Amino acid sequence: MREGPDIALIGALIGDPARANMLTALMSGKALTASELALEGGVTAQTASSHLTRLESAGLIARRRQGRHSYFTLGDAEVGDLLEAMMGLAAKRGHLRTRTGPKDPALRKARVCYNHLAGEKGVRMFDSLMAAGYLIEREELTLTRVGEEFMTDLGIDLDRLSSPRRPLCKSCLDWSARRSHLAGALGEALLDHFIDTGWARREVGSRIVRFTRVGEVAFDRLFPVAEAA
Amino acid sequence: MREGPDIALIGALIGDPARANMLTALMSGKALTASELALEGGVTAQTASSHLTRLESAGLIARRRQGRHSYFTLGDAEVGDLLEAMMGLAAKRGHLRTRTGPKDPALRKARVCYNHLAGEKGVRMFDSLMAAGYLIEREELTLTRVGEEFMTDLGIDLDRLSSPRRPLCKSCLDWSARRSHLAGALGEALLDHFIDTGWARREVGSRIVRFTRVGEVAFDRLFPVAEAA
DNA sequence: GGAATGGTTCGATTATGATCGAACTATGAG
DNA sequence: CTCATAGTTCGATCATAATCGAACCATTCC
Repeated sequence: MREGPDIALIGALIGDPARANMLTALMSGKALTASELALEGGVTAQTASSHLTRLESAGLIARRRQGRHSYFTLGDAEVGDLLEAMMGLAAKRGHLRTRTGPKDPALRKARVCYNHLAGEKGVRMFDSLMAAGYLIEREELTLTRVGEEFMTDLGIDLDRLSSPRRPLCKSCLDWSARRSHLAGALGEALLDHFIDTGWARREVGSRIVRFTRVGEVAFDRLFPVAEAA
Repeated sequence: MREGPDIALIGALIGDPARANMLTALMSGKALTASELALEGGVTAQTASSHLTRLESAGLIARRRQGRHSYFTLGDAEVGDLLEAMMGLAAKRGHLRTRTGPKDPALRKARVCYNHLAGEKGVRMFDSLMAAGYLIEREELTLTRVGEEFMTDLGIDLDRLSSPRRPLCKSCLDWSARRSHLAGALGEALLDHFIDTGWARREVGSRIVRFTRVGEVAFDRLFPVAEAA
């Protein structure tokens, strides 16, 4: 093993795509479980476990065991600041887009994040719900009265979703768009809804969500987005 | 090849020991040649060349060809700030490497961070400027009216420093003290001023800034710090 | 008490990329 | 022109560490 300054250790930790995705997911500030992070990182649970152990022992993340779950958060605010700074640099020099495989555009457009919709479509839905006043962000993300009506009209049974353990609404940071999208029981129910109605279907063996022609039109009409005035 | 967010690219670049050593060497602010950097990185010229090309194309360093030499510097001040922040994190969780050589106390006391003053002296100056009301932190760090007077009295030409692209004042996190110090055009000008007036000089081949006896006294008088009441 | 689920450990495989030798280009010196 | 030095390119080698299958622990549910 060669000698290197400490920044190499940190850099190498952040430098692995799986770990970088996990860390990015944690930038939302919410605690995530090991399996959620495995999905975010695009790796299996075993692999994720080893990554998480390494990140923890370097202090980049913190682990809190609760029952049979392990919840992870960023180590402290300074870690978040560092990641933010790196994103800033990366964005500035954004001309190095290599390896844009054919899968990429589809993944960026719509994909599954754990069990809910992520990607451009997910962000669009979130923005639209916020703009319409259906969702508001207080301490937690909550569905307003009119929002409840909207969901019920869609055919979503909110009563069945409510659970003392699992939050109805959660925001989740989108790594490709770096914007929030909707997670939680409602986020899951909505994605299921889109699948059930045939607006979209999941591509087997990948995280891609493919919208049908009519599905996309209906989706975009249902979740309008304010154009520049 | 797997998909990863942009921060993974930057992380991976910094994550290699040879490259990390090169970048650390460049933190002195001096331009170094390819072979000097090869030595700093502990690799042969061929290997260094490939590293340098990659760092350049990511914008982390800049290359200036001159005769048969290639001179390299950090891409810009923001890169220096990022490295500084990573060193801070690394130092905090520094269970692996102390190597507190004889150089360390001097480095901790005063050193160059890209182009401005860091270390205890840098932090002291920053605190003093804040306490005196010369600097205030609003959205951005800004120099107040009285602060402008103070700088002008010191002999610093603020007009010459103002630029639409580069912020006059920026705070930069100090890794040894874990406190902010002053970066930006003004930070650079102040360090230059201390060198010009003979209060301090830079040690060759390192980041250490050494204050002369009289320089230190003058500096401490110019930037008083509130003792505990 | 199972059974199911979330998480971790172990071992073997594999892919990435760091590395250097050797050959090549370009600038400068005598 | 010849030689020396600085830097880069190419190709082959090799080490690191990311990955997953499988087995194993721990907690909760029934």
